[in-house]
Amino acid sequence: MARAKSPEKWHAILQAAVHEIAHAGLGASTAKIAKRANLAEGTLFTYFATKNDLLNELYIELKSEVYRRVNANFPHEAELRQRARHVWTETLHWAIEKPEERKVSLQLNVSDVVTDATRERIGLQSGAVAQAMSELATRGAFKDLPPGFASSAIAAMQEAVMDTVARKPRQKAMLVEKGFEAFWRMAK
Amino acid sequence: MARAKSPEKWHAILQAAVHEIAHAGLGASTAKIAKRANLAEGTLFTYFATKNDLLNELYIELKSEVYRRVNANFPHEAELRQRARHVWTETLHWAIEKPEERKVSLQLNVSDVVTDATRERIGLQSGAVAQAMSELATRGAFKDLPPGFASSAIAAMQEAVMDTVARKPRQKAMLVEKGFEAFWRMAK
Amino acid sequence: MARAKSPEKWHAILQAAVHEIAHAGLGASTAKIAKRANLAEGTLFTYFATKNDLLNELYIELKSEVYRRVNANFPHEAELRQRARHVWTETLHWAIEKPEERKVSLQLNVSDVVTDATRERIGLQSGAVAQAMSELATRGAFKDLPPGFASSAIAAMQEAVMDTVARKPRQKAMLVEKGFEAFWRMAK
Amino acid sequence: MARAKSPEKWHAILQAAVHEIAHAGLGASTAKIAKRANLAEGTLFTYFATKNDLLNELYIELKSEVYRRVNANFPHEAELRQRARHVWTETLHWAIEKPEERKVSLQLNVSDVVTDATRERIGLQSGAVAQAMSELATRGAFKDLPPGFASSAIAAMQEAVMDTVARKPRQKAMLVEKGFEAFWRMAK
DNA sequence: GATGAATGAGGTTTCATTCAT
DNA sequence: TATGAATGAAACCTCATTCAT
Repeated sequence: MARAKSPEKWHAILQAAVHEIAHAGLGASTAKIAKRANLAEGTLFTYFATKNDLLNELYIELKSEVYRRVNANFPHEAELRQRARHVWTETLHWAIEKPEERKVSLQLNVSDVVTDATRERIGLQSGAVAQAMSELATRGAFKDLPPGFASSAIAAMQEAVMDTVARKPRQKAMLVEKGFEAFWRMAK
Repeated sequence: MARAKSPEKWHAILQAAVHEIAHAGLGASTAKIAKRANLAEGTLFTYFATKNDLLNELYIELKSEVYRRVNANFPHEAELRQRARHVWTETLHWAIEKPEERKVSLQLNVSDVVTDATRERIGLQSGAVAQAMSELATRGAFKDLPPGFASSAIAAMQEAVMDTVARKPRQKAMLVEKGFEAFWRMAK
Repeated sequence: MARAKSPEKWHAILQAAVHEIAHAGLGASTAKIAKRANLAEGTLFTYFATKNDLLNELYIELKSEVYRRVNANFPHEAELRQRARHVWTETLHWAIEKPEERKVSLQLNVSDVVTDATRERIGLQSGAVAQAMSELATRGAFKDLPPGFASSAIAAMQEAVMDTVARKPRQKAMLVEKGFEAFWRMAK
Repeated sequence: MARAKSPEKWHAILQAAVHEIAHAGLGASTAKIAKRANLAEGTLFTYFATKNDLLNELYIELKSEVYRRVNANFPHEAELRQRARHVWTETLHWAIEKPEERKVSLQLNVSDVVTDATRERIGLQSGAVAQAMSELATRGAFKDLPPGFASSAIAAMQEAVMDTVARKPRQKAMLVEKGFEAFWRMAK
């Protein structure tokens, strides 16, 4: 089975899943997902053996999307501040432009459906981001904390920005900007 | 009166709900919750009219628990840094000591089951915390950002600490301590 | 138990049952009936051992109400046409004035909850009506048909009138009048 | 297509519903209906989205059955008496041959589950019957009464006959015959 | 490969009735 | 006697998954 014939249908299912889950939670039914993807109920299962598989692949896809975006135009040669800024900006723009995707990503993240294997597969894609994060981890306040904390911290502060953007969408650009300045104080 | 609606059972249901939801997600069945609370399936509904009501009351209860803890021994007269530190420490200790509660609180927060009315009721309990947060909002990096951002930021940074504690439970005390130092750089 | 202390409560229950059943069908819950009667759920069962008992007693009560009304001012000495007319008019007025009662009476009648014992007890109250009906049975078109048919026929024709009154409430008086004329053609 | 939704199963469900409702009232459970139709509980809902839908379609089906029977061999060219007699006889034979169907039809009729939309759909099928009824409405005792009364009256008198047939099944043929004679006195 | 009917376990909620208070 | 919390069976309906077509 695995990845059957049509990649369009495969994507259509994931896209439909995003929409349904954003509106109905992880309990969204495979039937509705299939219907929104213009497929028959059963067809979904020729692309994903179980709902859990679908959910895991969806999580990977969402994370990959972000990594693809961050990795494109990544300023590999720039100094750390600029690289961190790039990660910050691209990730936030993705989240702001695709609120459903972000919401689903969050729900999957706190749920137990995402397996360790899935998390590992995602880790592999981190590429240049991981490199920047590990440099960050040696600086400023982060050097007193375990490796990994810097990475959690940047994600966390992005959450704070997104929460605020949700309440003040007009100030989006400023929030992304000043948010980074706040974050950078920890790394300086 | 026939038999007073027992507060113990009310608590037993919420406690059972925490356990079940922590392990099975928000889809945890009312039947299992009731059973774990040593009650008949139907009895649950004499305490909470619907599952949604139960979930909302649970969210309020979890948040109240944190606020109660923070408000106890709150150093009202101390300077801001110390008050922020109190909020930080007490909240984190709660989350670390009660990982199931924390997990459920997160899941409820991301889901759509929590109504605006519920969020309002919770807001009312913020008390001295809200005061400290609004002072924070005028300082350091936060003064360039909208009110509310400081509050989101402290919560977000706590998340980062909790994530790290989950991976390195032994270093708990240090992580709470150094984590605050990192956070405080933004407010200084 | 049978007829416990307060006759007012006994009546309140039946009245409440009429209202609830008229709106929700025979599936109306004993809890709602009790509440509408301003009683606790359990109290209902000190007046009626089971829901079925309540329903049967209700049916008897509704039928008795009609008989009481018909028997009051019954023109015992008048000739048959006038006595039949009395039955016709009084029954119809009851049904028109108390549409909920009528509706419930109908529902109980087609359902299986009314026992034979109940139907017998009702038969005993027919009094002067039964006498008139059996006289009717020997006349006109009815004399070629079994005894009992005249009685069914008058009830049936009343149904026809009520249906029509429901659609043209303004013409109530005329419908009762002309309806009887139509019926009487069969008996003449 | 995967598997066509089988008309046999559709009918089997309605048939099973008739049986269950005749014996247990409108409260008859969908589970028992499905089981009697030799289907899994869930399958019923691929044919009828809700129990209410099932009930409404059942009502339509029962009424259609009668209309189909009446319309077959309808003596369109005959004079009114004969056409009325045809309606009378065919309807009564249906009711006598299918007592369960008749009982269910009655229960549905008195209940509130039948929607206006359903009643409209049924009205469309009345065909030649409606024509005969409206002719009837201009004659004898009926001409003093609103249109619609004649129709209610014939239905009502049929009820009277059915009641009597239920008590004296042996005299069925005679009751149908003489019953019509009684009815016709009103129309003459 | 694609379809959607079929399945039956399981979900939430209702309800008549019991019984401790 | 009156109360209403407690009960658990049963109600309606949903759903992931299978499989005949």
